[in-house]
Amino acid sequence: MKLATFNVNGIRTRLPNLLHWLARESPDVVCLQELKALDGAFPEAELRQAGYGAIWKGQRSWNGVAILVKDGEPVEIRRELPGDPADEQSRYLEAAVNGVIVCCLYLPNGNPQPGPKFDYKLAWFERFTAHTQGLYQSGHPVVLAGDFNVIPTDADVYNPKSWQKDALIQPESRDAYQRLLSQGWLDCLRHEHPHEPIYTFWDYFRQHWPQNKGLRIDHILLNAELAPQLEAAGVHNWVRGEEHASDHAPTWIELSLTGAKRSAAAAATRRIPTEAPADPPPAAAARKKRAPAKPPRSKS
DNA sequence: ATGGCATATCCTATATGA
Repeated sequence: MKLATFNVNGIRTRLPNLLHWLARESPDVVCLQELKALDGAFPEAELRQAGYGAIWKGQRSWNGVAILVKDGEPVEIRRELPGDPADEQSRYLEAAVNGVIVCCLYLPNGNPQPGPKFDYKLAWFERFTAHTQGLYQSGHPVVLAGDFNVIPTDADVYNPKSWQKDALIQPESRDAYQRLLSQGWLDCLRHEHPHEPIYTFWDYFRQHWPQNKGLRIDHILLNAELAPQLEAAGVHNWVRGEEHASDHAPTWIELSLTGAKRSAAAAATRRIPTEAPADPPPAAAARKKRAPAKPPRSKS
């Protein structure tokens, strides 16, 4: 099962890019952020035509999140992050997909800092971490995927000095991310690529994309139920190079969640949460060798 | 401190993003 997260920066203007990516990479589950559209403007018919069922939570002008499932329908669990009934920003969706709990998030940017927007970012992050504690321990396979608006370490930015005053790199933001990870979550991209620079965002200014001056701010995290199933992770950089591209590229993982594994995952939900899964199916090792996680080369 | 670019809407101007 291939799962991806993609900040589209406006789903209406980006629809051709989104459809092209879906057709070429065929992800099974997709978390989208920054729809920048009201619910009624969500391109439900076009996505269905492309083979994807969807749930979405829009908002005028800003924010907005969605979860897509290829040849299926996400089963909605919640449409808002708990903890603040006064928060009306569309930044969170949670759904069950093939026995996996998929959490799609668009964490606040927080600029300028210091200020009320940065306070909102940190408060949102705290609410999120309070919620994920329960998710982590639920015994269900859980994935957190989205635009976290945090540069976790200096290895995740082309030049830390250029972003020194930015909300994405502040110690408070990084501490919040580390506190989240300390619940046990696996940062898939960094785990699969421990040393090399990986970026998921390149701003529109100063030729940053052609120079590969980017940030790693879109993240996919797994709990202990799902981490053993991680087979590969990466970024579809080619999407950033297309005409009329978003400033983010799709970030993806591949999970060994076949029919047999799905049953194993379902069984895992009935175990005591603190226990490790009994015996990992031997198919995992064999499958790892078989296929490099490259898409079919239909075009260049 | 600002800008560079791109998105949105209350669109010849402004708010937001990262």
